[in-house]
Amino acid sequence: MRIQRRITISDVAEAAGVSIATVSKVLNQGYRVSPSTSTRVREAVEQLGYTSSLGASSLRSHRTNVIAALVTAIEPFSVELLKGISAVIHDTEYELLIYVGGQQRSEAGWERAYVSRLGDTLTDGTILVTPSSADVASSVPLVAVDPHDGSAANAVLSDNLTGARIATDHLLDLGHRRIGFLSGRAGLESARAREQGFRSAMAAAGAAVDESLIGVGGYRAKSASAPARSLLTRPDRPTAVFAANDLSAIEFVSVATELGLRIPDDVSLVGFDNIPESLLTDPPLTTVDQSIHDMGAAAANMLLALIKSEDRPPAPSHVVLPTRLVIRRSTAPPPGPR
Amino acid sequence: MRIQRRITISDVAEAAGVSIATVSKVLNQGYRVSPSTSTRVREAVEQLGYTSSLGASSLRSHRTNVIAALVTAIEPFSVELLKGISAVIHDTEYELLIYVGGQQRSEAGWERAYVSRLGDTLTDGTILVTPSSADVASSVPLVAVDPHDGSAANAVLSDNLTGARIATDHLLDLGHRRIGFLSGRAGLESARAREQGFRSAMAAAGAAVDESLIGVGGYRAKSASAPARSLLTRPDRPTAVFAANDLSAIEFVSVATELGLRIPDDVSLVGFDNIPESLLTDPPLTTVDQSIHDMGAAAANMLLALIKSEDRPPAPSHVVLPTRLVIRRSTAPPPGPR
DNA sequence: GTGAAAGCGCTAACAT
DNA sequence: ATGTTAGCGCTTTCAC
Repeated sequence: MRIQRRITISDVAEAAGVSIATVSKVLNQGYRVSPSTSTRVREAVEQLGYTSSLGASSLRSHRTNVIAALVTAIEPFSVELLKGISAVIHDTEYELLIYVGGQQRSEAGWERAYVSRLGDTLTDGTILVTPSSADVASSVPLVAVDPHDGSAANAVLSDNLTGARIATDHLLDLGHRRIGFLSGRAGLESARAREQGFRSAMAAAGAAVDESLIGVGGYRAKSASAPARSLLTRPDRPTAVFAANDLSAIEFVSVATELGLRIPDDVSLVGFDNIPESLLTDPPLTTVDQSIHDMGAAAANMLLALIKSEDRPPAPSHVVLPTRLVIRRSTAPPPGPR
Repeated sequence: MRIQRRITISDVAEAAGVSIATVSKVLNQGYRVSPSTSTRVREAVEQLGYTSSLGASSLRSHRTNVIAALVTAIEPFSVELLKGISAVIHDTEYELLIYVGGQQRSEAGWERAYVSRLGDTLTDGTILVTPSSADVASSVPLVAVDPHDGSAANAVLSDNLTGARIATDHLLDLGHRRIGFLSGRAGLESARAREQGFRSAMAAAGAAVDESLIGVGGYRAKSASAPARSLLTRPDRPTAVFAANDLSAIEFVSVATELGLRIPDDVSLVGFDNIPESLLTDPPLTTVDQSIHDMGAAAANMLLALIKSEDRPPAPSHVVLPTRLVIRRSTAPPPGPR
């Protein structure tokens, strides 16, 4: 590494014996420049190792060929999503910039600040990953993935409703009727949809929902622990439980094991998300897969389309991706009468 | 999402009834501004939701509080590294920008272009992840992680040589003598070191290396597939294989499974890297941990130190992180005579 | 304490 | 076909 002054367009211009405007023309459009000049400029560029500054050029041109993804952290969900995004971006003229927002970043609304900081002058469009709100003003197109509320104009979601329904149906098909539910985090759109899916599947099957069998799992291991325990220790415990996400399902497994209960012999369990860890429990979890990779790809495609049609903003659109049941070994028919 | 004109410093100035210079002062240093003006400006900022444009401000100030990480792709190694980097960055005043270089990007030298594109005007320093060459001119400090050649002035490496040696020793200790090797990508420093470690451990144990048992795995699943198959289908297949990274080891597992071969009963396997996925194979992989997370943290700390001491550039430094063997279930003594 | 003005590196009219 | 000029949004002297 050598620290040195930045090579600017002026250096190139001087080396090639032309004006900076000519250099810019050669680099950007290329036309209206004589072949010989063009060659001379390109040689100078090559020799000096010049690349235009993204900050400076975008400031002026309002076109960057860069799209940004805003994430709060590098964790399994965002990583999988980024893979999907980058797979799409890779086949285009665009490049991907990932901005990792410091965790708490003035709590909610962090996305607004970052969109503003990067938008317009550095990127042509932005993908917000699980924003607390997608209701953000921006001078560039925005797409939200799995926003916490329903506010997003352009968003990619997964079909939580149907996913929850097929998970519940699976339990129902196995013969379960007394089914418990570990709900998600209150206030989140996905939590609402998953609970609704559970209830509607139960209703369609004519199975009554025992409200005392509904616990608030909160999507996290810690918050799911107590409700899991109370579900498992009651004398008339459910024969099956549907957990609103894998993290709480995994906690449910721990609690059951600790209590000496076997899954699925004593109680069946279905999770949601199909995170890699769901394979590692004993037994591996039956769960609902939401194809995070595809969500990323869909978001990238949507954003690209938005950018392309900049002038006439197309109608706000929601893409809802399908979910599917992954049957592993945590579900079985209900135990016979004890 | 609402598309709207960008809120600029002028909008704030107008709303607060001051000049843009005053707004800038309030936002940047704060001193030499009357409290009442300051309050008025802050209110306007708040109300309009203004955040300065990174592109514009850095162009002028040459200070951004942003550090960049340049990666070629979102894959397990870079993800783990990014986690380590972001853990360090998170506790500082800096923010993390990740630039994902389109794969082939004019092959080698992609890092030069990106450093130039972002450096100076957008970031205060850059971390290059597995660059093909770290011999890049830059106007900002640079740190390379696992550079492909030995060129880097400031670099973080892991002790590939020792790691490969202990992996091979483990196989040797179990009683294996006929050991195959799936090498890394030709030309990379790490690949060379790992192969050398393998060979030197074999030599030290007086075990002959059968050159026909050496395949080029290339560090990727796709490229490792054919050599893995040819190793496994030969009549005198090795009793153990050392794969130069986990990605190729995982592919080796797939191929073995497909061929109806059991690991470690039919053939033992050691990987390298200890990526999270190495836990998910059946059986979980014995592998060499190079603490990728720590490498990221070390790189971030090194870069921060470089930035701090900008004026008197400190001596180039190499940090070499230790490796250690993680024994899981893919290795066992060789099968008895068939 | 505040504003006017210069200029960071670059692109896009507009001249020539 | 090439150069001159204005200005993107911002920070930073430098006057007042």
